[in-house]
Amino acid sequence: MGNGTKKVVTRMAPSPTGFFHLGSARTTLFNFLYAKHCGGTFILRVEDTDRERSRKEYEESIFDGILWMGLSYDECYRQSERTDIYKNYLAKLIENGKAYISKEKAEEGRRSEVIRLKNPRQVVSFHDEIRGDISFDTSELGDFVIAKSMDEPLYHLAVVVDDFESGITHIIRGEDHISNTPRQILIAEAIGAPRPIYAHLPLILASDRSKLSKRHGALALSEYREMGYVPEAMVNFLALLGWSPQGKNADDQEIFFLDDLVKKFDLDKIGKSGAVFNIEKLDWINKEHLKKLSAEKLEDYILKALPSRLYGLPGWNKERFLKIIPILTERIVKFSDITEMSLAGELDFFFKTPEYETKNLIWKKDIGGEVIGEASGGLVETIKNISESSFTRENIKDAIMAFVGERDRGSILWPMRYGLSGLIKSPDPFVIASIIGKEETLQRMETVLKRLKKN
RNA sequence: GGCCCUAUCGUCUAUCGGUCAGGACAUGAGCUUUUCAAGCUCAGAAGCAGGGUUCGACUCCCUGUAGGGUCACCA
Repeated sequence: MGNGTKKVVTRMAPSPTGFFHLGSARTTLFNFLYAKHCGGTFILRVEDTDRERSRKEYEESIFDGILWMGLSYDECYRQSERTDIYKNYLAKLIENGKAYISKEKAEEGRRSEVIRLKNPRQVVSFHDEIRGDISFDTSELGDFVIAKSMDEPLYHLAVVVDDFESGITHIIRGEDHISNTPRQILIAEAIGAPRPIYAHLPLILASDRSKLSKRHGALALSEYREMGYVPEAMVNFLALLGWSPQGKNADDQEIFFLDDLVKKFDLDKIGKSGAVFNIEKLDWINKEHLKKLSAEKLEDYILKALPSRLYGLPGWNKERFLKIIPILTERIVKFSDITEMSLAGELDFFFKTPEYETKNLIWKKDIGGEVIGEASGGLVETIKNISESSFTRENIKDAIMAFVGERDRGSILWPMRYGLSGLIKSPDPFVIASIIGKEETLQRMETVLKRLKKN
């Protein structure tokens, strides 16, 4: 497990200065997966040292996001609650000459006094589990500022102190932190902290291959939730962005649940290059997870996605709702699709008599409507002969197909389907009939008969 | 611009010197068929360029090119 006998401790350290986005979600996931894979500990640390920019609602979005994904942390704390700790380290640093209080030129918005680290100005080399050896010449950094005052530590100092205090063994974070690493190593050495293992993740990219950002329409994790993606899919998708379970004995598995991931996840299978966020793949993964959802969950999701307007329609009832679930599930990729279908009026016919144009009732190959004209009476009779109790999709289909016999199927089935749904595109007539029930099917078919006669 | 990182189908990726370069998404075609959806089958699609090293490079090294990241008294 990479670290000998030492228990693995990872952490996710988001700052509540913006919504919890995909990149943060994935970093959280990876830290969680690695810790759990190794039987270790995962810590959540809220980096809110910038008091002006930190906001409660952003912090909420972090907690919500983690919870939604089904992840959990073993410990959690805020940097804003730990000012004394940083202060102690600062004092020690100054005391032994590793840092000093620096007088600054008075400029607008700047302190006249800050605390700087005394930079030994050497080349710092470190090993990255994903990228190999990396080295930086830190002399360019100069004596950088580590705190605005004794009570106002800056990012790098707080990070290093907390990682040390929490006994973090593995720092797994985005590639955009590579250039922060030498600075943090310098501070770690100054406070006498051991060097953790670093693993810098490839970035999640927008379609133009630049870092995914708000500018590129990057969304908060919560927005995917609102669109009706299920957390299982999101976790699955995010895991596959930069990580691959495949190896020498690849088995081509693409669909994973969290516990599979915990089992299979490891740092050595993380890629180096940035991964473009591809929503089509997310859609597919979501669809796959939809199929694996329990009946209760599915019911709950779909009920929430249906506009309440539908509840008021004459045919609305729980039984009928349960019956349309499989049909809906088959036709959507995410739950907001249901809302859209409903808005487009594609769902109403399940709960009320449809309106439609008589001229569409006749199948294109049934010239003059001769076939359906001849058969319509028998069709209705056939439906009547199916007993109420056996009014299932299969039975209806068998009966009607038997009736159709040598006749042209389309000429019979199209009018039936169109008459039942009022839509050019819809599920097949047998399911519709089974859902709306015998009585209503008959009613709608009578209407079809009438209209055909008039025609 | 300095520093750092990266480079296999359109996208996510497998390959840890010898493969017909594999899989998935997407795409196209076909099957099924009463429409749609779903499903099934098949197809097209890749090693950035140039040098090395080697019997042999996608794989190792160098250079170039391209892309990205980062350069705060933000995190």
